[in-house]
Amino acid sequence: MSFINPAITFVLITFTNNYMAIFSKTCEYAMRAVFYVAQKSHEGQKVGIKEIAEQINSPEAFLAKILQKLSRERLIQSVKGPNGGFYFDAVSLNRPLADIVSAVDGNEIFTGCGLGLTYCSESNPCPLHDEFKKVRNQITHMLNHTTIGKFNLGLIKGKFTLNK
Amino acid sequence: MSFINPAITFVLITFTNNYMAIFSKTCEYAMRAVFYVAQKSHEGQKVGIKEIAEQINSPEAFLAKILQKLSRERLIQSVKGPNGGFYFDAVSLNRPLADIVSAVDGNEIFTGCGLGLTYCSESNPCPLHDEFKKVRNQITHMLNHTTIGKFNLGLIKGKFTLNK
DNA sequence: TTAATAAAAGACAAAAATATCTTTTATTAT
DNA sequence: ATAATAAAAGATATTTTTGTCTTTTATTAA
Repeated sequence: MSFINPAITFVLITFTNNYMAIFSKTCEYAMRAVFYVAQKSHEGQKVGIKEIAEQINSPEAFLAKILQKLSRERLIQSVKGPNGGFYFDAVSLNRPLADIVSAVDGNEIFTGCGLGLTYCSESNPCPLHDEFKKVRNQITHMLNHTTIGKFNLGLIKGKFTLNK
Repeated sequence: MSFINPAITFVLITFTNNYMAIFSKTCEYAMRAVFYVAQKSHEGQKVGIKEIAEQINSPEAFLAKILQKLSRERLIQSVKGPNGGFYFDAVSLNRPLADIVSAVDGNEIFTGCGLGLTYCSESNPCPLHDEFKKVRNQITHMLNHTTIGKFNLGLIKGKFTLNK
């Protein structure tokens, strides 16, 4: 004998807040994975997708797609078969994180207008132009000066987290 | 007598780049609209959704939803009926743009971890923590120090764009 | 007090991002 | 050579974001 009391019925809100971070989930997973693999590479090990996904807390199959893309663009190294997995060679370890971000999220974050205007420029600025430029520059600087292998020691020493 | 030459058949790429800007489209439209309405309010005018959408180059019905939300949260003023429309009162004109952004996109951009980690903090930082904090602070500063009415004169003088 | 106007609300649709599952290909240890 | 392993590729499903259309409600000018 169950029933719904109309007096306390809840209403579904149609306009829920977006949940917007700076980077897409794809990009977040990519960056976490890259730092994890780099640290293992520093220790001379290859890592399988399963371990990576577990350690950085990401959906395995989805992360696989992301790493496939990075692999196709030669940003990460991989070998199939037993004892295979993902790793970075010395050259790749020195690549900036910016390469990962643009491979996955595109260049919008480095070049785009804060208000989403196509024709926004120095000579035809949007209201936020000057202030937003500072933000963009800071992001660009951060991503260009962070190499993939930069945090290896800190990660090995347990100074940093990549999980949850 | 048409046919497909298998030697030059194209392949559909499955993994297309995300197109990620800092703010969601919703938020971009919101900010552009707010600046447009503010400028009109400065001139003592109310504006209808149709004009706003045209002037800031956004889908009308979608923008309507966004402004409805802002209106419900008392961030923008509106009146129905003839000569009705949207406007800002003096108090609202002094509100920071941050209020608009968080109403629409949430607080992730002000507080979130760059790598998307829930437990990232000063005592348990992700590798990007310190650098990302600077970015977040810059964004927060920009949005807190930009009032909704800040660019009215510049917009009236045609110094800034909001279109395309 | 009525017709016209314009926002609010509700329902729905399309596109993009995120996620999963299955099959194929390459590698290696046996 | 063969079986086992692990990434690559393909296909499909789900969720979120973005976008549209219709109906309702409030306001105002006539």
